[in-house]
Amino acid sequence: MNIQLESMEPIADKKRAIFESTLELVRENGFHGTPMSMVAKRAGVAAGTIYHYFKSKDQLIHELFAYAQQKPIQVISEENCETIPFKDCFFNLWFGLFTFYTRQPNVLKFFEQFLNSPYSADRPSLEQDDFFSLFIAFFERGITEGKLKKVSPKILATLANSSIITAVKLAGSDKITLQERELRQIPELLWDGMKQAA
Amino acid sequence: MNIQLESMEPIADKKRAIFESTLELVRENGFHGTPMSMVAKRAGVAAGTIYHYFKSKDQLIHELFAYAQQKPIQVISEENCETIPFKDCFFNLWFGLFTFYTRQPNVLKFFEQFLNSPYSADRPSLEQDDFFSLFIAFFERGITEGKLKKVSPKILATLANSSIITAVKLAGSDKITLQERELRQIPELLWDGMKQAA
DNA sequence: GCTTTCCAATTGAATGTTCATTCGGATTTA
DNA sequence: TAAATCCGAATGAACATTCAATTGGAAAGC
Repeated sequence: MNIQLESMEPIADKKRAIFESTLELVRENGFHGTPMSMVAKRAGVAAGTIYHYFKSKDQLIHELFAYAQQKPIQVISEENCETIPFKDCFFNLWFGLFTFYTRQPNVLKFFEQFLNSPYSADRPSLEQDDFFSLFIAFFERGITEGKLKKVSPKILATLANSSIITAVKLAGSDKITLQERELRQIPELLWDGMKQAA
Repeated sequence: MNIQLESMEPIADKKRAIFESTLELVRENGFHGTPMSMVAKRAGVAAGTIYHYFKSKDQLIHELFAYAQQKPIQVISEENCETIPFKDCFFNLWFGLFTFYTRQPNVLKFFEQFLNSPYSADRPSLEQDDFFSLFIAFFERGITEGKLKKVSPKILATLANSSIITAVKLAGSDKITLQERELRQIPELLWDGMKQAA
């Protein structure tokens, strides 16, 4: 319900180019290390043009966060879960997000940088975050169905999320190799911890 | 064994002041947002003095990371575990680190920023990291004793670590309140997932 | 259909600021 | 007094942001 207007009407080409370039550059060089002039060049746009779309670099970063967040929200929304058993749905969701972040390392890296920077100081609480409220609702279903322990769904959601991020980072690190079998153990371990004992 | 020389001989007062000031300022303002001039002022030192101890800002940040990492290493090392049951030791370790990071939010925030920035690009692999190798050794013990599932200890260590970080962030957020009871559920959930089924 | 008007979109050079780093000299230490 | 520390003003580069000028294309007038 709370979708941005922009996701209704297509984002101007230039604006999208600026978003995507910033995403790439922030991964490569961090927030510092990505001057506006570089964003402009990568986006194939003049420096001044950026300021036509965004009041400041600060605002660009904030809007970029909202823009990027639509992507994983999309992933969760597409896992139409109501019809299949909760446990299967859990694994689908876990691997769905795992695959998404693995394929979109820009997005993950940007999130991580953003969320650990002072930029994110004025963000809404978990419950008001579009992404997390979907996630939380999912775990509420598991509890209601008696499949999960009676643990606050915000805790379950946060743990699940961090296990996904952790797994992506592990698998993506060139310092480490993670076997297919090992990868699967991660959500299984989490499931064993969260499931309602029989 | 691989302790830095500096932890043997006391760090010069000024140097420690610079480290601690940077830690504080990076939490407050991020890497950007903490100019050397500000570090100098907070440390009660002239700008030039910093350059007596560190070749550059870059090097300051890198050395600060090594300096800060000694703190949690200390925490792990002090949990003398060999004598008590593995399960108890697991919870001690979990809460030990939880408490440490909760009391030292500067350190946690700095780690998070550092590890997600390009600074950390040239870091050693998990196995070579002093902190993680202690952690990994701990979980190896649990596997050897048959208390834990036969899952790669580096996975167990990484998951445990991220659950701690996640919990600290959750508990520390002023957007959210986490009851004592809820907090305890987190390591319990993790334990249930990791333990060898009876 | 063909001008004319108008405004959003775009440009990139210019501006002013912020900041890391330097360095010549002062001060402390041994 | 020599060496190690320390100082902080000065330097110069990097950067976010501005703005006067240009373009393109859509509506309005003829």
